[in-house]
Amino acid sequence: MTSTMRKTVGRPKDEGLPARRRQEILNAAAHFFARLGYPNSDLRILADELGVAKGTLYRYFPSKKDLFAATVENCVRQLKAEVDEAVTHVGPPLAKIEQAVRAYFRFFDQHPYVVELFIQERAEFRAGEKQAYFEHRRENLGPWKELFAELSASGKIRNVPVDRAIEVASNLLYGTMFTKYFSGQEETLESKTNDVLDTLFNGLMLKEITSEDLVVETRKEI
Amino acid sequence: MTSTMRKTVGRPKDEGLPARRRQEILNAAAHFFARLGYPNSDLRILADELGVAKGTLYRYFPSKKDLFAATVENCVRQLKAEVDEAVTHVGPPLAKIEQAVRAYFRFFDQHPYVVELFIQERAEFRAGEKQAYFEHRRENLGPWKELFAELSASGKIRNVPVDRAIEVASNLLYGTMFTKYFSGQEETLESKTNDVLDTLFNGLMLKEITSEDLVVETRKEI
Amino acid sequence: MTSTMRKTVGRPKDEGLPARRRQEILNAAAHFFARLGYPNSDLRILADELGVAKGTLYRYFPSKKDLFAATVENCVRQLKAEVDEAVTHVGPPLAKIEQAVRAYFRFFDQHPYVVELFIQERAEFRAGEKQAYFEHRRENLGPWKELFAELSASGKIRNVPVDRAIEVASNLLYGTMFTKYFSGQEETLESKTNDVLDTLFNGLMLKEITSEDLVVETRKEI
Amino acid sequence: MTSTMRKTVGRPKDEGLPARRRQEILNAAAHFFARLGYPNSDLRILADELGVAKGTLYRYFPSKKDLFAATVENCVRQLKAEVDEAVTHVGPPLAKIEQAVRAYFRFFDQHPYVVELFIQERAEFRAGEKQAYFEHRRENLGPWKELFAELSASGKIRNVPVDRAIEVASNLLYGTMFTKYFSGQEETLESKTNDVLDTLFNGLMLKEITSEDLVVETRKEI
DNA sequence: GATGAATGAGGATTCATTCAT
DNA sequence: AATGAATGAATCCTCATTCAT
Repeated sequence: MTSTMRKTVGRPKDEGLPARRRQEILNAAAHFFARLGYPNSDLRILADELGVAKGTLYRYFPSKKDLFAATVENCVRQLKAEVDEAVTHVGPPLAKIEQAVRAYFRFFDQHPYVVELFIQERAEFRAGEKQAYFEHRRENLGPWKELFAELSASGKIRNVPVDRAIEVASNLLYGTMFTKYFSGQEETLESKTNDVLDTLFNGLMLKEITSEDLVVETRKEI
Repeated sequence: MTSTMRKTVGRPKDEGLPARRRQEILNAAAHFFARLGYPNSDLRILADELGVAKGTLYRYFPSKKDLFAATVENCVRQLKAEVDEAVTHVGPPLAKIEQAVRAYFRFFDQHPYVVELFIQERAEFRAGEKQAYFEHRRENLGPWKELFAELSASGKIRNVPVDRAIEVASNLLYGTMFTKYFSGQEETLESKTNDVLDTLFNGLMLKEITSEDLVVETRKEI
Repeated sequence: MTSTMRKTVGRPKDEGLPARRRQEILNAAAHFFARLGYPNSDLRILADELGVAKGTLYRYFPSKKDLFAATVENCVRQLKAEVDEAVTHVGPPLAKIEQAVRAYFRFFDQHPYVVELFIQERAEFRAGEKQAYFEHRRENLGPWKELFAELSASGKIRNVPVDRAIEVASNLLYGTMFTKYFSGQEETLESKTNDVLDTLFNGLMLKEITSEDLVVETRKEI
Repeated sequence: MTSTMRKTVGRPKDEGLPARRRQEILNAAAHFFARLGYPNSDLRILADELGVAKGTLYRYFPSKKDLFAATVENCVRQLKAEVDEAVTHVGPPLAKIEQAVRAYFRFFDQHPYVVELFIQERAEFRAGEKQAYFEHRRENLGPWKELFAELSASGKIRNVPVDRAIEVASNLLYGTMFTKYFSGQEETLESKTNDVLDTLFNGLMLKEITSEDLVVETRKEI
């Protein structure tokens, strides 16, 4: 067979085309899935909007589910890229934190549909499968751990376990972001940056609250 | 022998039956929807588990969507009841906050499937429709506003706008709760109560951080 | 739940209906699959012809494949019933064979579509899955073995291994039946009964042919 | 420089190439269709296995159906060639028959996938279209008719109509071959040659069976 | 009131075929 | 001539909802 059949003749392959087309699909899919929700998304509509046929989508992604996963993945990569970029040339640790928070919030202000994708991902694929966002969070923990450890060592922050501090901070960001979209608040996330950082760094209290100030019967657990 | 006279003839109607059956359905539906996710929930299965025919569900709820909405509503009511109960007999404001947080966390530790419902609700009914959880949050704002205003007036907390303080606190709780379920953490929410309250009240910093400590180019926005 | 929900109220079940409906579907499906071939059979069409909705078919059979398997199974059962019936009250062994062959051929004359089903079954489900017809053949071997053994013992047939004799006879019947449908012959199978039996019983030769009459170089193998 | 003059200029066309490639495709297609069944055969896979693009297949055959028909046709031609070859130098009529049967069986032992193709052909193209195998059978009837007539004239075989004798013989061969593949028997077809010939020539009975030996009520039909 | 059989719209996926390069 | 990206018709199956009993 091989002797008579040649591989090099015929229409030459456009090497870049598949990658470009793939990216186009991912971009359109992000808005599309966010707009309709995963289960209500008919790929025929997405194909129409892209000006291609349904079959073409299946050339690039083996199934609706795979397309969705790739779409979320793509967004998470963008988020990471923007936060990394914002932090790269910033030296002081606290400023680094501030810039990261600001970039994080700005990303969701500019790409609000991404929140929708996170919700959809969680809603559809809760069992077993990993959530792209939390995968990302885990993978990017390292540098922040170092940063907080440094702050702790230099006496800048109170003596709280580093992991706990990061976790509380992450949850605050995440909760703020999610809440905004769940509850339909109008103001931008970025505008909340200072309040969030202020609470995070300084707390709500004027003077430190200790167990003494709380009710008695729960004291033992604290 | 008018129709109104018949009321007392024959087997007396069990006035409470419909209400009880309704409640049974809601209880089963909560676990059911949480387990399978809204779009994957086949009402035939739910009916089977209830030992009831599918048609019966439609006697109590006009549609799958309505059943789901009522289910979430029901859970939110339970959450409110438990938090209110936990706070009722507590006097000191800070203790009140602590007890509320603890009850809130305990509720989700005991009824983790409710988180799933919130996610499903948001995922399916994002357009236009109100989210039961955030409806509840809005409706229950009043007493907390008073509490925080009181704390502020009595010089207990820093001079932060009351609404902002409540919002940040709410988001932290909400984000903590959500994150736990999204990321599959093992430890109970209740065990995080102290960390959360500590951060909320005292912040992360030893000494107060001001704008001076942050990077320059973002100052104008603060 | 059980206490308030009763199983005995509501529309009473028509016990016989499901079985009747099932049989109706199987009858229609036999002609349908035979007419169009398994892969070209759209269950929507079958449903239309039956005057029911597609979903109804799926109430009775979990998938197209299952419906098809049940259809073939049903036909094989009918074939067996007719052959058994034809043989029941016949005593003499040779007459028994004759009647069986005749009934077998008559069945396919009257239900020619069944051949089509056998072909379709084999064509679609060749790997692994059992063929209903050959399952049937295996299961019904016993009585025929006894019959042939009896004939052999009473010196009625030449000294040929019983299994082989039955196999050759079966193959002749099967080949005759199949060939008729593959090649589109017009005459009935039943009209071939005597030729088939004559050849089977008496062979084609006037005097017995032995190895001596055949070519030399293949002798060793005989 | 007319177009006709160019014939001798430049690289000479490989006249045989298209024919060879066509044959390569047919060979691969035979195994391919037999392996997957006609409807499950994706031409992309066949093209891949051939190391060729899908479009190329369409240069050689106008449609999937045509490719399949040509594939079967090709196999039938090979069968005929082998049987003819086996018989060519054999003189005695009975030996000729034996050799033909042996070659026929050997062919299917060596090319079992061909049986699959016959089944597929019949399963897919039952309406109207001719079956390649039976076309072949019809076309090759002539010489065998002569052979049987000769045997009959020389008193070698019983006084059975020649056409009938051939038909019964063909059906036995065909049924034996098909049955083997349908029922998954392990032993080779060639090993059955003697049993088949023995039954065909000598029948199963020791002494001739006549209508007298069969049941009464069917006598009139015989 | 309850039942559960019936409905049929809806959507994911496949793959023969076309055609620009 | 060969290629392989693109097409879109075709079809299986699910399940919310209805309604006769």
